[in-house]
Amino acid sequence: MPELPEVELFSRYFAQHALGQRVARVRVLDERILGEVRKAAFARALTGSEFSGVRRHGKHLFADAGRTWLHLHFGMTGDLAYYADTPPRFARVIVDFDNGWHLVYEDMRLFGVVDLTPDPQTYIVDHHLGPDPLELTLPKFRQLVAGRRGAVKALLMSQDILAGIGNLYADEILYQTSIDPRRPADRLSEAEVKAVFTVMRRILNNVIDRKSRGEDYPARYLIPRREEGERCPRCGGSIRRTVVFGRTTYYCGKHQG
DNA sequence: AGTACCACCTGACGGC
DNA sequence: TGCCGTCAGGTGGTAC
Repeated sequence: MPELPEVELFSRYFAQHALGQRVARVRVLDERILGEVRKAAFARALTGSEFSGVRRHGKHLFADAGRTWLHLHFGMTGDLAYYADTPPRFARVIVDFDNGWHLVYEDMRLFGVVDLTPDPQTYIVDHHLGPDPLELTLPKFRQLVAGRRGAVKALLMSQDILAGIGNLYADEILYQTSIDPRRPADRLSEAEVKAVFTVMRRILNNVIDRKSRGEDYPARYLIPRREEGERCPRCGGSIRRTVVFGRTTYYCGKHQG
């Protein structure tokens, strides 16, 4: 489930392996992964170009290819791999570089998107993406929350309000701030809004740091305990399961009341 | 404004 | 053994 932290790692991975290399050839193995662009136009636009920079906004990754930008979204099972010999099982698009190596976009469930866009800002505006949580200030976050009568979990997950948080991290943020996911956003106290802002950014940065070092989630996180009846590592309560905003939601029945 | 529900897709898993 | 239903999750569209 690639959310903001995972896409940030993809972005670093892309930069590490692809920047400065010339694209010799592009192979689209499954056209269903393409967005607006057609196969031939996609290959034509990238062949011969060189990726000069990478940008991430929320769960979206953009790579500067000169005349156009490559746009990647990872859906639920999307991934990148840089390899020399054997492509992964669910390879959908393969970029062959001059040096003989390959960068592959793989996606078992095909919920992701590979596309071209004039530039990141155009895409962000056209698709009504909200601000990235890591480029946000507390006053701006307060403005986003003000007047929102829906569930706080729905707000965190709505990409047009805030871009980058998905189901898992929304639950994690509310778990760590002891807030019931069904609470209306505009009924949170000022202190709670501040806590959500602070904890949200701490979790995202912490997970990016840990995963970039190959470490797991901390033992006190909810994420490794997404199962009904699990013990809450914070208070010993029982982990419950429900549906909020159409998504399976886990929370501690004791300290998130 | 906010939410419910479906579709997209495929592998894992439990039940029989 | 193997079939079937269900679930997982991001997004986008439609209906209310």
